[in-house]
Amino acid sequence: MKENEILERTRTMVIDAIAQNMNLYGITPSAGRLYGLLFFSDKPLTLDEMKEELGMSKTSMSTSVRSLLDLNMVEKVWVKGERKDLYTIKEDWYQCFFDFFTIKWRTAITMNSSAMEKSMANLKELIADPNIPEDIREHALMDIKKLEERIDYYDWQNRLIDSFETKEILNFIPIKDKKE
Amino acid sequence: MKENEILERTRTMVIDAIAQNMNLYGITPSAGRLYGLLFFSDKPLTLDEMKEELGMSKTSMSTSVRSLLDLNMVEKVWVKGERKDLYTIKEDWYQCFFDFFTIKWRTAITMNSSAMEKSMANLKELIADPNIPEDIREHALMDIKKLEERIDYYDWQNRLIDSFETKEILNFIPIKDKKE
DNA sequence: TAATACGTACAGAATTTACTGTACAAAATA
DNA sequence: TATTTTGTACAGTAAATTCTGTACGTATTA
Repeated sequence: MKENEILERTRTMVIDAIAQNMNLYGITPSAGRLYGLLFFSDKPLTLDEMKEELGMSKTSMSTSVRSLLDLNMVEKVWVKGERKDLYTIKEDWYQCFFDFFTIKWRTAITMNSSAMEKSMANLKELIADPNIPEDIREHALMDIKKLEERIDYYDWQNRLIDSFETKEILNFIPIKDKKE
Repeated sequence: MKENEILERTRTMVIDAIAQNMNLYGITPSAGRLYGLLFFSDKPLTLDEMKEELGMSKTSMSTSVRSLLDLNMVEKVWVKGERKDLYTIKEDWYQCFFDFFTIKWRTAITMNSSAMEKSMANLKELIADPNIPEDIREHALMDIKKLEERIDYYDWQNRLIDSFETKEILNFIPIKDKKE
């Protein structure tokens, strides 16, 4: 049937585009495709349905779904009388975007920051010693300066992510009203 | 010498942390390390110096530098009397962060958006035909709705990135004053 | 103009990442 | 309790990415 063909074709096109996009989020291509599939699905899917639909192994579906769950992009839903696990896409794109930064970026920034704090403590301890060679002191002071700047920058990023987490960013960049 | 050891050790620690962090930007681990190296270097480096410092091939250095250049994280500098190309890190972290979204995210979003616009046009053309089956029409209308929502979301992301590009975001999340 | 130096394209090697199939633990059914 | 079903751990395989060395075009020096 001609019309179904068109529907199918347009979906595939969009799914490809979404999958492409997902690498921004550090997501594997097949998890990206899965996400696209869930985007269009009007009902939650089981691992077996995904496997069927994408022609991949069930194990792959399991790991892909897990990676999407980790990013809060997908959720498990419970349906009465259904024994299998069911998964559906999280419809709130904005929340999803915010969660991404709260989960991935925040973690990375925190780790980075604390490594730098620790290093800075070492350096400060070093220069506390009054009889270290002058060149060493200078070197240490320069590194401390660099680390301080970088830590300030991470602090800024953290404040930005705070505004995502609290959704205060929406006061600054509002979601446009739906035309009813 | 003991003190130099400490300086070196703290640097290595920070470089590792930075390299780790860089995968948020979709950057290869060795390009991440290179970035860390440049972070501490007090002078611009040549490809040969990088190669020396990281113990890698010159070709790798060339491609890593290029990927960092593409993201505006590094710049080529000209030094009088120096025949080789010299590269240095871009010191303005904020600009660098903004550029990342302007370059990578904007591109991805635009591609995604236009794929969706195109698909939507197809679907609208489909439902314009008065004698298509009812189930097909419903299906198409549902897809159109989903695409519209998603396009609105991309519009929001674009406005956010606009505020990065124009730095207006700094009115909302300000950079804290330096303590002098 | 000839000779040397520099950076990168390209192809192949090495490493990493992604995928599959089997096996098994946990849970549901009979 | 025995049987079946479901999801995932794990190990091996396939695929993709990253890295290296050679070769070569371009630019600089002699």
